[in-house]
Amino acid sequence: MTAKVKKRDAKVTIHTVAKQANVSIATVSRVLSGSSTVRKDLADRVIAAAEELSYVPSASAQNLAIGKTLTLGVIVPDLSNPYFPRVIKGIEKKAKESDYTTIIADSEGDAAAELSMVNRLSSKVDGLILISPRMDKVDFKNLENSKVPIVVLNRIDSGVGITNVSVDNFSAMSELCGLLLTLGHKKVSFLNGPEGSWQREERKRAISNSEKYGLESVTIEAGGTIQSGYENFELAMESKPTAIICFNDLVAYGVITRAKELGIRIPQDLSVTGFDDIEFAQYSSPSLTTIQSPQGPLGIIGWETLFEKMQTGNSVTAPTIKATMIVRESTGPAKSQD
Amino acid sequence: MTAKVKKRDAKVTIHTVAKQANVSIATVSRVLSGSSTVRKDLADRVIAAAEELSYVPSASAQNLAIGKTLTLGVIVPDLSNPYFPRVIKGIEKKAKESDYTTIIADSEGDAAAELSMVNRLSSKVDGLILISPRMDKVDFKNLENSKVPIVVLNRIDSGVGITNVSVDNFSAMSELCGLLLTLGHKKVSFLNGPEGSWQREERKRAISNSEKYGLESVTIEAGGTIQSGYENFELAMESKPTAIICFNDLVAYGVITRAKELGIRIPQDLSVTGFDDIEFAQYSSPSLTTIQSPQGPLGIIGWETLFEKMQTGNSVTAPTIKATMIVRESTGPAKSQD
DNA sequence: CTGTTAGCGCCTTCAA
DNA sequence: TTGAAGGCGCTAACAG
Repeated sequence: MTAKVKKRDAKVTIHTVAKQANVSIATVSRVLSGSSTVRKDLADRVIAAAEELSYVPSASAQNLAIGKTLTLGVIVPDLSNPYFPRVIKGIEKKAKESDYTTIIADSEGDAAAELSMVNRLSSKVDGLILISPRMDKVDFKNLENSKVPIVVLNRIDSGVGITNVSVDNFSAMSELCGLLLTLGHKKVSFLNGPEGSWQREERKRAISNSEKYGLESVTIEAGGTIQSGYENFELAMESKPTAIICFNDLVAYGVITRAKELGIRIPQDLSVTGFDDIEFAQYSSPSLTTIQSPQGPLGIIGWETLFEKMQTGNSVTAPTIKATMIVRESTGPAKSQD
Repeated sequence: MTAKVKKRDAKVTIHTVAKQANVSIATVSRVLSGSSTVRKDLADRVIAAAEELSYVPSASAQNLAIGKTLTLGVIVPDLSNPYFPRVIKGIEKKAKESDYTTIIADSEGDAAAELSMVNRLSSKVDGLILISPRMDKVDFKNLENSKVPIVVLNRIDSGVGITNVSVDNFSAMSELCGLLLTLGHKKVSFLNGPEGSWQREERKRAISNSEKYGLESVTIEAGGTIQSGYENFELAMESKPTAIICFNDLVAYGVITRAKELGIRIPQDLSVTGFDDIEFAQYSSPSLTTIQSPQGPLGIIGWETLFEKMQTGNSVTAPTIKATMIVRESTGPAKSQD
């Protein structure tokens, strides 16, 4: 009621509250953490005092005492690509349930930055999730010696024993190639993604593998952004493909935009495919044939795997996540050779 | 050299390092933090020992000792809207320069969640940035009593003294209305954004204010997503407007998609405008007339303002940020009444 | 059920 | 320069 408004409210600690409530600091701790039962009236006094003083326990002190930070770190290559925020949302949603808070660091696709972020974060978190890390294999393997538990999303290197959760890019891309073959496409261009990305290798591998079924392909180094699709479109058309397979939806979006500008009709003149199934994919015109790569679930499973590892030390590698092909309007029968 | 690989490497603390280097923990601390000069050979021993033990100082302990967390918190309404990641990138980029790390929390636009996140985070951070908070005015005003410095981005409530950095939505939207008037549009529909958003009110205010210049408008409650634009398109068309002003680019994107499906040509039959200028705006077809609302700079200035506040306690409210109209293809002369 | 006390790991005076 | 020692604020035995 008569909440005295202190002018100079220096830091109020557990002692301040204890004094005000006329109990010991242990009792305050117990009440506030609910770790142990406390007589009703004492508890009430503590709560009232804490309220009145608007006491906020110091996380640092708590962390130091319990030996955990209740924080996890996530490192992504690019927060601007809508794919990643979706994964992060999945992570945060689940992590919050265990009172975990999330530090997010954007490496801007820079391998060196990635590494330094791992180091900077390791002291502030109980665990780390790296999404599609771009660092080279040596550094990647070194992560095995990390003090904090690490889980990697969407990267698998042979001989590297880091726990990972990944989407089956190869099968999905193979399926996409199958679709194109069925539609009569024999000659395609592949706009490949950012260097260092595992997914890039997997997708490419699937395309190369489809050669044996009659899919002739030319690979062009592009990147993972709308702009890279837009700018590399004409290069991709040089080999006169009947379809362009894009590294992801953003690239496909750039391709479609440029194609329209040049008066090339999709899918009548050219088929285009994406990957990821970000929200734009279904709303673009034409809507995009792509691979639905589960983003929320990837984040959720990633967190669960990490959490398990933090608790038990066991690293049960989760089964690979399946990605589903979604056929929309951007693909059609191959244009007959004229 | 002979880095003994310890099997059971329990936690290595500053003591472990001190022992191994045969110095006091104070010396270790001094060397590693570079706070004071230490004799070369001692320093070398410390560094070697730390290296060998792959010692990582506990952030919690450091925080507790120095009374800071070197962490800031950011609360956003929706990480999926590309606008926010861009702002965050601006924040992180600058914050990193001062060795600050960023915790990001997604409130999913939920006012209650926002509030609880403020509380959860306040103990773990030195400062907080709220982006476009949706909480009601009472809760918002209460933030004034927060223990940690807070800076709000894109929200101004009269009578609430929270430091804020905002983009001048009103002027920008007014300019957009001016453009439409110039193009002969007299009757427009406005697809308004999510409830609780300050920007929504500002944009609406600008549109209403343009009434005096002859702009007749109908407001429809939509939201801030592609889907909300897509779904509300037909409702927006009921009043037979010659232009639709959309709350943001995402909504505009949904509108354009739906319009195309219905065979309505843009801009010949209908003009459409967005807000924000996310990357898609320039690549969509037609490309989008919109307001370039500086995202990176907003984040940067937001951080600088917060940092200043954390250091000095002063809250110098930064000048409002100007947003620029960008005219592209989605707007054209009003279709003559038939 | 409650209070006392010993750390958690590090920084930082204060003497030496 | 270096080392010893006292906190930082909180949790978790351990007594009572």
